[in-house]
Formats: sequence, C-alpha cells, structure tokens
Amino acid sequence: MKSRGAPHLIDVNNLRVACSSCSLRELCLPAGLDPDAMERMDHLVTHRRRLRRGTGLYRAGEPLAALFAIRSGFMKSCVLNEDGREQVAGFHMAGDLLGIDAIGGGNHTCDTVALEDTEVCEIPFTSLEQLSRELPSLQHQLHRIMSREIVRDYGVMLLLGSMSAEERLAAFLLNLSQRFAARGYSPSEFRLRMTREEIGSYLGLKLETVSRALSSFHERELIKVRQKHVRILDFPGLKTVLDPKR
Amino acid sequence: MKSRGAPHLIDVNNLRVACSSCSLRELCLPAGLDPDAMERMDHLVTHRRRLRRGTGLYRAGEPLAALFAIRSGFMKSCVLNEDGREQVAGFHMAGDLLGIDAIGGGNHTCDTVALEDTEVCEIPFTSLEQLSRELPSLQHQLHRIMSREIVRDYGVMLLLGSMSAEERLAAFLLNLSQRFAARGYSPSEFRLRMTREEIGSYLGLKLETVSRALSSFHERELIKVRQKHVRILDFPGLKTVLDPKR
DNA sequence: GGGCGGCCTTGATGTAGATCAAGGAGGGGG
DNA sequence: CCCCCTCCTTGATCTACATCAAGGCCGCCC
Repeated sequence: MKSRGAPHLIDVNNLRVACSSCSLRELCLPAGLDPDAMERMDHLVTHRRRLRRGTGLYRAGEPLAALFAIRSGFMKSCVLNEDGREQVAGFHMAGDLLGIDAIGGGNHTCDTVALEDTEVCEIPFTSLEQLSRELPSLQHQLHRIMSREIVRDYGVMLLLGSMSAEERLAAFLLNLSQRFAARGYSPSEFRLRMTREEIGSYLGLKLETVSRALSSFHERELIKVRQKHVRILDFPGLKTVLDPKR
Repeated sequence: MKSRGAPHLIDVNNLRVACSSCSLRELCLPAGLDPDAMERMDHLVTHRRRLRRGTGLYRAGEPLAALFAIRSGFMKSCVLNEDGREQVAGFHMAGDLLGIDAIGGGNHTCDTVALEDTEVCEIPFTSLEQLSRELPSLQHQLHRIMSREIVRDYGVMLLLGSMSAEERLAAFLLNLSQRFAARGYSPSEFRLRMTREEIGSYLGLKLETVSRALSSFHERELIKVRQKHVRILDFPGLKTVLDPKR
C-alpha cells in the first residue's frame, strides 16, 4: 500500500528524525536525557528504515554496525544454535532497542524479523559508544537498557524452567498487556501480531498447547480470544493462574 | 580452617589487590586494557571479600553498590519470582563478573551464594561508570561483558525451551568443561560444586532426572561419574547427544 | 569410631504436554 | 468472487519427565 520500492529492505528515506520530538523518547534510548544531550542524540540518529511485514532487519552472524530502535511496528528476534534449532527469543515493540546482544562479539547473534510493517531508527554503534562517553546520562541509560534485558532474560528462564503451560501463557499475556499500556494502548484489548507457533516457540510449547491454553482461558472467561484478537476480561483471575497459592 | 572472623561475611582484609598482576586479568573485567588503563583499574579495585561456602554475597532487592569479580571459588545466582518460586540462573567461577543485572534498576535481582569458599574483588559501581567514561577500552569491555551475558541467556533460553533432558545435561557438562579449560584446569576431569538439585534447577529438570541422565551417560561410557566427581571420556559422543542428526 | 543428615541412585507409577490427525476460518491474489 | 494457503482449533493417543518411594553412600560432628 505504502512505498513499493525494493523487494525487501524498503527504502532508506532520510526522513529527518528527531529524538527530541519523538513521542517515544521517554521509553526509548534517550529516556531521561537533558535537552542538551537530547540534541546530541538528534545528530546521531539520522536514518530510519522501513520494513515490510515478514522482512528481516539483520541476521545472526552479520557484523554489528548499528543498533536499532523501533519507532512503530512489531518484531521478533530468533536465536538458533548450530544444529539448526530455532527459538523466538523475544518480541519487540515501539521504543525497544535491538542489537545489544551483538556488542560483545561484534556480530549479531539472532535474526530479527518484522511481524508487521515496522519502522526503525538506526543508531550507529561506534558513534553511540563515543557519545555515551561524553554524556554520562546516555551512558547510564545504555547500561540500564542492557541490564534490563538481562533481567528480562532471567524472567524468561524462570518461566521456561519452572512454569506450567497455562502459567506461561498467563505471564505472556500479562506482559504484553503491560507493555501495550506503557505505550498508551489498551492493556485489555489487543491484536496478537505473532502466530500460535511463534508464541509457542517463545514459551517452549507447541502451537497446539498454546491454542488449548487460550481456549481454556476463554472458557473460564479470563479472556476472550478469537483468532489474533484478544481481550482480557479478568486480570486478577489471570494473575491467579500465575500464582495459584494466593 | 582459614580465617575464623565474623560468622558469615568473613573479613574485609584490605589485601592489596592489583588487577595488573592478577592471573585472571585476561578473563576478567580488565581484559584487553593497556598498562595505563590497567593501573587506573588497580586504584578502583581495592577490596576483596572472602565468602565461606554456603554464605551469600548479596540478595535480590538490595541496592547495587558494587560489582564483584570472582577471584577464586565458585558461586551460584538464583532468581525468584513473587510467589517464591526459585531457580538457579547461573553458576559463576573465577573471572566472572557478578551484579550486572542490577545496573538497570539499581537493585540486585538475584541472590548469590558461594558453593565453595570463594574470594571476590569489589568494584564500586559509580567509580567504574566514571572511569569507563575516561577509558574507552574499559567502557567497551564492560559492554562486552554485559552483552555476553545476554548471549549466554539466549543460550539458556534455547536449552530450556527446546532441548530434552539429556541434551541439556550434555550441554551443561560441555559448557562447564570449556569454562574450566579457559581457566587452565582440566577440561575432562572436574568436581561438580553444585548438587543434583541445583543442576536440575538451572536446567529446568528434577534432581532424579539429572541423576538418571548422568547414570545413562556413565553406562554409555560418555562420562565417568561418581558423586560429584566427573570425568568426560568421550567428547565427540557427548556432542552427538546434543546434535543427534550429525 | 559410630551415628546422623544431606545427597545421590534406582525403581514404579502418574501426568502434562507432545504428537498425530482431521477439519474450519479468514484473507490475499488471481 | 472464488480459491487456495496459512493459521487455528479440537480430539485421540503417546511419551518424556515428574512424582512417589525406598534404600545406599559419604562426610561431619559428637
């Protein structure tokens, strides 16, 4: 519908991007920067990129050139090990920063794919490191983001290591809800951008199990689900699924 | 046997610590620093702490004051969620850096416990952030370490999300082996510092399953295991467990 | 040196979720 | 507008691992 350019990485239109005037600035990398620092960021982030649904942003193994902040849209990242096993490592939405796993080795360690038409801001990594040396608040913010990713990963490990299928699903829905809310969308009603299989991959379950758990929540009137559309009817109830003893 | 001081956090003896002369310097935070930078590090890291087996270093919720680098010994870290579920998030040995998950929120997010008598170097976090602004190589190294932790977590997620019990065990043993090797110990023979239950917790398995998998490897002569002592007899064989199709 | 407690092993049985299988809904393209 | 393809749902069965249970080993403390 929109631009019709190259087959997959659609156009690099140098739309002037300004963090300082971006509605996501308090969710994104520049969160908490003072006006001066914000302006320096504006000079760093000069390119946006549009991705059509289904196209990739980078693949595992590619050298790290830039981090990417999602401006709009929805993406997934997938890790895969030597023997070709693949797993969704995370779902990402507006304000999330992609590519930080590549800082260590200099190469990306996962594939990222847009699950709907998505726009990302490109943040050249070398310049970012440089600038963050001059701006303590930026440095701190970068550390916060990396560290928060580690904490998130611990949560996923807990989920994968010790929760039942329904608990995982409940945690997943509540997490999505909360993230939508933080972005000003309804916490109780949203469209799943990913398939049951992708949810299953993320949660360490098969797609049939995901489907059954959703149906079960539906029957118990905790949620209303029809295809990709979800409405959460009973937040306390969903939380109880997560924590049966209380 | 050694010092007999306070009941749990034994002594803060200001043993002069010098990264520049530490045998772990190439595995630890100062890896790759030039002599000048190394000297600055020396001034940053002035305290060591000894932990007796079974004692904790910090607990989830405590404010972050310092990162800790393990000088000798062996530790575990545990995440726990609201409802009291607990899971081992990682095992740590000499050269590993603890506490980076706390940078985001300013508070620790897991408990850490020494699994044998352990010595750690204390790295005041504020000063570290400060110094890393002046030393690009240190900044970069800190980023590398955080990023590497994210990559490791992805590996654990893959393991928990899509591998069978025996695959998990094989991956676990090979990983330990490799880390011992990197520290100059035998890759093929070592003592497990943790119980079957802790291994199980880390791998999302019950202790009986861990025990059975180890016994099975033993019967197949992939390893020799007797209580905590493990000898790997057949590396290619163990790798085959991980990747059945090759 | 003996006994106690924590840790480990092994067997029998139970079960959550995987797998196999058969349709149904929705939506994009011809 | 219809067809096809992808995604989803639901049922029947199978299985890997959990759970329950009973002992054995080892190291520590008295």
